[in-house]
Amino acid sequence: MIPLARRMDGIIDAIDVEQTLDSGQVFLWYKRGRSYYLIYSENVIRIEPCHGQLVLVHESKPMYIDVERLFRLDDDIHAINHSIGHKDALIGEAVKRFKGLRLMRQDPFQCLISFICATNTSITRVRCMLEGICKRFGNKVEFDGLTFHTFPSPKALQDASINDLVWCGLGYRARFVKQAVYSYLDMDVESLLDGGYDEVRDILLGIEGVGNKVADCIMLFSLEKLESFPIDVWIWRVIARYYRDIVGMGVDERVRLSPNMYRRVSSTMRGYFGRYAGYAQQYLYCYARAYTFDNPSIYTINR
DNA sequence: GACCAGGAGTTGA
DNA sequence: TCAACTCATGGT
Repeated sequence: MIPLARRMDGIIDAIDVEQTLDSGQVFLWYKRGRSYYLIYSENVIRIEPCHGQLVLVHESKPMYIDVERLFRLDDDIHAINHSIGHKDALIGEAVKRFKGLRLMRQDPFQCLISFICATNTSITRVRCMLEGICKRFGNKVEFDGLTFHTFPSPKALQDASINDLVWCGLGYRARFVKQAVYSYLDMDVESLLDGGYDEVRDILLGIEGVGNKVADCIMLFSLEKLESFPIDVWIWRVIARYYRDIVGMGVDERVRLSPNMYRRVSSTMRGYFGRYAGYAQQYLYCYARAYTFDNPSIYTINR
């Protein structure tokens, strides 16, 4: 049993595993009974929440994945929540309502492919696409009497034809994924982990199929850039309706974000929330999805 | 049948 | 620099 979010002072904080897995940052997970199974690269990981505080972790392969790293328990969530949660009433409320939410530290390759697939579609369909890729190019694994297919390595996916990927349900994204595999194989992942935000973003933007938003997601969820502030349709609505005066003119949720506008708005939000803006973004994303704007409660929070 | 979904590339002004 | 268009596709 591994304690989740054990602070330096020994206090253990609850993590809501389902809330975290279901927050749109990761797609290949399954709930079976009380257990959660996560496809992490070429591994299947079983996560068992226990009173919201402890998990049991088993893996299908000997390769050890540190659950404390996976759930970013090395982040001081109290300090983070304190630093972002007092910026305004909305983020304060979101932090309060999604107290068990955490960011995860994903495998960069799986994260890259996942968010290229996540353009202009729903989370449900992203899962279908990724499952198709796993079934076609990953390894079949029997684990706990259940059958899983792991995520293929870059080299395993290198041989995929565009037709193969289309068949997996990727549609027009197939050629982007195909190109991205080659790009990734040419990249030095360590330098992406160590590099600064601007530098790494520009490298990622060089991959076909990766724009501002996808680059931000990859950096936030797998490359240690916690200041990344991805803006999807939900976050854009939140900004347009709640942070309009912070971001400034020209903010209209009915208008699509141009790349330049995206950069300006995202940069402003990074400045506003600071080095943990990515956590703020994740809280706001969950809040916006859970309490849709049909629910007027979001309007009643005064800054 | 239109519209939406954790968007991005291309084109033309 | 930006709006308009296109790219697949399942769900509502």
